[in-house]
Amino acid sequence: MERKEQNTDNTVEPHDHKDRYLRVDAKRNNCALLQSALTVFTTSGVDAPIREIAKQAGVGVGTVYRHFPQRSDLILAVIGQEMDNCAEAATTLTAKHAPGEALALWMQTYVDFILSIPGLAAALHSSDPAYEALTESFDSHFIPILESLLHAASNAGETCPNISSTGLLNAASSLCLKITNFDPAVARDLVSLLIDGLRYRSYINQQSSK
Amino acid sequence: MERKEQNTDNTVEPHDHKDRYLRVDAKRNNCALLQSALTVFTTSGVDAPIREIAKQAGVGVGTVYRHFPQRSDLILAVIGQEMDNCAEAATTLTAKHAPGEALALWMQTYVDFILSIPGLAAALHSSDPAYEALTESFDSHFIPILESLLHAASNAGETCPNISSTGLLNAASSLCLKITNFDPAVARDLVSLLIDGLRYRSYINQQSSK
Amino acid sequence: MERKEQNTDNTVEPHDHKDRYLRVDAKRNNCALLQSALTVFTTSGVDAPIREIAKQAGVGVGTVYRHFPQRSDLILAVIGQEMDNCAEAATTLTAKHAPGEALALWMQTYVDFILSIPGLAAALHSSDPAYEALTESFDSHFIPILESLLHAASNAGETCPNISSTGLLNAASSLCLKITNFDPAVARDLVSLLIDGLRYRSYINQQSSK
Amino acid sequence: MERKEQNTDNTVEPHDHKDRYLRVDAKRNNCALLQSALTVFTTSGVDAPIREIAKQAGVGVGTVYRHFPQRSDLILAVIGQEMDNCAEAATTLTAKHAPGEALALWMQTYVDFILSIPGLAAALHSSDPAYEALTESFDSHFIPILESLLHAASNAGETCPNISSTGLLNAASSLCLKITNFDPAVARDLVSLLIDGLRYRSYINQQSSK
DNA sequence: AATGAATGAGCGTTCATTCAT
DNA sequence: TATGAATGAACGCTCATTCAT
Repeated sequence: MERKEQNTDNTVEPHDHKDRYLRVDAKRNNCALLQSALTVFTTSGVDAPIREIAKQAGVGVGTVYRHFPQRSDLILAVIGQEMDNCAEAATTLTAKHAPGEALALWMQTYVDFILSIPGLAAALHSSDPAYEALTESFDSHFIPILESLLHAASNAGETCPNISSTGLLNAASSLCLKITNFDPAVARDLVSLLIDGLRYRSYINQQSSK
Repeated sequence: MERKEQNTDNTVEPHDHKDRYLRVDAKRNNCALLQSALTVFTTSGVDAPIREIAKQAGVGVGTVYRHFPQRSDLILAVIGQEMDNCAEAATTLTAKHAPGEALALWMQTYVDFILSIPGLAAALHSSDPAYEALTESFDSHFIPILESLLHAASNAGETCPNISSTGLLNAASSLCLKITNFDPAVARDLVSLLIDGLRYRSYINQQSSK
Repeated sequence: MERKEQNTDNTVEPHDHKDRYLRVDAKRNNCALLQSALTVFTTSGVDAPIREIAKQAGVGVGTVYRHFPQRSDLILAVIGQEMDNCAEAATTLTAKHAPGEALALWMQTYVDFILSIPGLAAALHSSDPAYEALTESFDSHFIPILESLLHAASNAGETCPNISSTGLLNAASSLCLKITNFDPAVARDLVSLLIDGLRYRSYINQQSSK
Repeated sequence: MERKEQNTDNTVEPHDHKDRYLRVDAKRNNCALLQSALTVFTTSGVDAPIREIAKQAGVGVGTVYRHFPQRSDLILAVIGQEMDNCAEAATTLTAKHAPGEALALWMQTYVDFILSIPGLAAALHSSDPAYEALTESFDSHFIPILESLLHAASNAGETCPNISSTGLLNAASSLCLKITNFDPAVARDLVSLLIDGLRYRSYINQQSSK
């Protein structure tokens, strides 16, 4: 109603009144939302009420739903870049290391990624349908990658062949679940232990087939 | 509601009867409650509404709360026997098998136990305070046992020594968490893979120390 | 907490403190709920928020849901007696009047019943699934009755035979829908007009078959 | 968004072009809006979310509100032509048929019109203020017409005189309300039954006045 | 003039927990 | 001691409406 001022005096900050609207571009708001979501996920878990995320971001719940109709959408938006980085790491590691080592290192990369987002592991193991898309996205992204790494290591005789890549991927995130006295180092070690198990089985198979 | 007193012993004063009767009633309630809780836990998981358990048992919710103020109390009461069985299995297995094999077999026993109660794995990894006592009870029961099995296997040179028993125990239950396309056989295999990892490390250590 | 008074002075009202609890029997509460529901239905329509009904009754929403899981249940409870009265009227009217007249009079009875509960007509024509049970209950109660009345009148040659009893019943409640400047007398007259239409068709049929 | 100006007449000053262009744009928007609204009304009923209509038309919700501040305005704009057609039908029918028949046929025309727009009948009987203007418009359009038809038929002795034209008009739309197992044919028949009722009353009156 | 992002009140519903009886 | 009625906070979600751009 009262917005005709057309302030020509540029020394006064123009974003004085209703500063929420002066920088209303969705992108900025979107960023704030992602920041807030990360904060809230960290604080209250990925199953935090949408209201809490909205409040933290200083927006209405409708805004959150507008940008991210499903909870999974919000999570995926928060971690999208990290997912890509993690996926690309497989290529790099394969190029630089022996197949078994590449496999082991990528699993550590994956674990570090999961651990870097508090509550992500829990979301991946939730039975809530709201997380279905998240799980599916993870599966479609990472299972082929792990499958490929497993084949390479197996073909090189460094690990045993008969292992479910789906199972192994889920195992890795399972081991990242926060519990009392949770220690990330232990989670990492347990994942490497799984790979060592594959190596052991390969060794045993070779022994017995002699 | 209107239960006839099948009293054949008329010599005892009636007040006593009532007392005894009430005690029997309470006991029966308690038993029915545990039975019902097991049924409901099996059907709907350990996070089923208290009301559902009370209804199944034919008692009021207040009765459930009276006997088991915390959900953990109820769960522990229901699975107490199985916990004991699982704990005792360690002794039996140790007596019958080589230390490494005993360790591996007990881990499978533990996994089977966890898997037999839907939602138990999730409860053990829940951050809900209602499950705190449950987690603590599991830790105090099973960590010493696993510690002992690990030491024995390690001393026998069958597995490597440096492993967190707490971490390994949690790993086992983590791998039992239900996910899409969950397959108990895969869970069991992954747990055995962890033990194989310990064997591999022991083998590697022996090789390098030669 | 503070409830030991055990007032022996009966001149003072004993339901002083926490009077909600002193007469906590479900029946009474149930009555209050039904009263409140009727009031709210009258004020805000049968599609009023459950919260509003609960507030009017001075109870929590959970209490409403406990007694009446579906909105239809609440409505049916409010009008149950009137439904029965209306159904029984058919018998009385049939005994005292000629078939055509009985039909006409019962339709008026039905209309008066619908009109006596503000918003009821709207509920019967809502597409909201919450009202499905209500509609079904009405159909199963009244369609057989109307069918019977129609047959009798038709057999007596007072009305024409080919008419949908379902359609006619719905027509009666449709005509009771509140609109601007709604006049109950007009609603009643229109329903009687429908019956007169049946009479006209019967007359025409008789003429043409001569 | 970036539309090329197909300007072949370069003699006219460009500013004018822009003006004209904008007007054309606005007009097209308006037309698209009405088309889309009709589509959405037909698909989802006249109570469809404004957003759905805007989306279908490819415009923002603000544009819809600008052109049609009230939902009634939009509905009336969409069905304006049909309303006129329906009104004009009265003239045609009156010219071609006997008064009673013209009345009956126009009622059928009116019913067909109402039935052609899903949800229209419900809107006409809604207590939502958003539909108030719609109801008023219907009343001011059609009541005089029906009044006239009724008078003519009544004067010709084909129907009885004492009937509320407002009531009868509302009755017709009431009978078009969708219900479970709704059958348009039944709705039409019931409306014709009302007219037959008027005929019956006229006949009875004539008999008794002899 | 057109846009559509933002708002936030409001709804139905669940369920852990309390406490008068 | 047992009961279960009552509570009410909390959640996911929708959508009419506003208004800065």
